[in-house]
Amino acid sequence: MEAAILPRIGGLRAERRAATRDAIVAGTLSLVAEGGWSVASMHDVARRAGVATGTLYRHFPSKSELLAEVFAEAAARELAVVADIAGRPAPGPLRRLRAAIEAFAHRANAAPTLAYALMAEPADPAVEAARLANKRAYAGVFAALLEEAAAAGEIAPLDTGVAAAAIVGALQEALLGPLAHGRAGPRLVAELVTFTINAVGGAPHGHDPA
Amino acid sequence: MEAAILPRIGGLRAERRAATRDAIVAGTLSLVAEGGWSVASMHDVARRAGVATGTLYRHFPSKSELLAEVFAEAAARELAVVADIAGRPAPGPLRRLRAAIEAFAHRANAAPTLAYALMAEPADPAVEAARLANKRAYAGVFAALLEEAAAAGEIAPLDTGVAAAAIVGALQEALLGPLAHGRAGPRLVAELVTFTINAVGGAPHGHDPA
DNA sequence: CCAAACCGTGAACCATGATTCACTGTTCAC
DNA sequence: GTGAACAGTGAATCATGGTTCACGGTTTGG
Repeated sequence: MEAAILPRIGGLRAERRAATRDAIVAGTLSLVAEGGWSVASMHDVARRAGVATGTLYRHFPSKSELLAEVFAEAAARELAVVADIAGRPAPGPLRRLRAAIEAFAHRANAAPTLAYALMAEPADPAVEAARLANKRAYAGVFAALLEEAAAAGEIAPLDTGVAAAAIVGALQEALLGPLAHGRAGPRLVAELVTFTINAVGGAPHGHDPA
Repeated sequence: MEAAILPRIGGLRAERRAATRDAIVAGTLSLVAEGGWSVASMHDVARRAGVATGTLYRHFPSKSELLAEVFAEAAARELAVVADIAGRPAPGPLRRLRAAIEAFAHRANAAPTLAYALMAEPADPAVEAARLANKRAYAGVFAALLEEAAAAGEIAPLDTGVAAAAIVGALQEALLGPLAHGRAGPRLVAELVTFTINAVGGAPHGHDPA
């Protein structure tokens, strides 16, 4: 749809090639979002993308690389949402931390299977590596917020690297259980926010300067 | 060694059978402790245990069940250490929480590969299920401590289930990174203790009643 | 002492699923 | 217009590693 409107870059062939590649990535992602990595056999991926299995290998050297790219794309999208909220100029670092946590939980809630696939489902080593990088990126976002908060005197100084990693782990672990069955309700999210803010030494209910 | 000293239960045959089974479990565990689940092929497991591959199937119906049992045994051992410390009558719930965290970190430090295998390495679904149960067990231990602490007035009331799960996740995530390369030093552990105690609303440095 | 039951063996077997490749139709460069 | 280059095909191929099984040797119960 969009490819047809955009001006052609590099001729018909390149355009179609790119479209096929996109279809493969999109198809794989939709499959993973429905059933996780375990259902993503090359055969089924090809069927979902509407191409033959051989075509997959015209665009990706191996299954590992295909899955890694799919992961990277999906994970980056999720991260961008949280990072955007965290980076937005707002009342204060801790407020943004709270908002970031809420956004993270909200997104996981909206797509539980995908969230599980991105966060914890056993996967190909290449995906695992990308997952590690993704976690580090989240930790980086949180660490930046904590530095800011410390600089602003909202919290006492602390090892932001450790705290950020711990926050990432806490969020994941606390969310995965509830997500497996029902949903993560607002109460759970509130509890997590309090847990996190407390953990870094912030005022439990956030001093309202207003 | 021990089997030879213990009084025979059920005749020579049963004794040898049990010994073989133990050798299989122990061999698998040693292999996993060295290289994680990924190196535990049935062929190599058999070699390590000093038996033929077919023998494995005289004692376990499938690889899944063997690995699940090995996981359960190792994980239970680790849990027992932490649970013991947590349950030991001591100065106060938060003190025991601190001790439990330190013990957890210490053990992970002593056997990083095994810790990774138990906590996070992608594994067979059966192992994954056992891992989930193990995490819940840890969470149970922490939750009990938190209830006690709340009852004793050391912390404000909170959803102990959520907090306990978050603690488990925080510990794992914060430890896994450092463990991958060097070690988790005492500074990291101290940081984690502070993080956790803060998170549940305890006094940062623990009021010393003594 | 004997036969039944059973443990251990390890090479052969199989299932799964990733990867290849000879072939067809289309696009590009000249 | 024409040949080279290339996207797409999908059935066949291959690799990996879990699982089976026919075959001795040993223990057991009578």
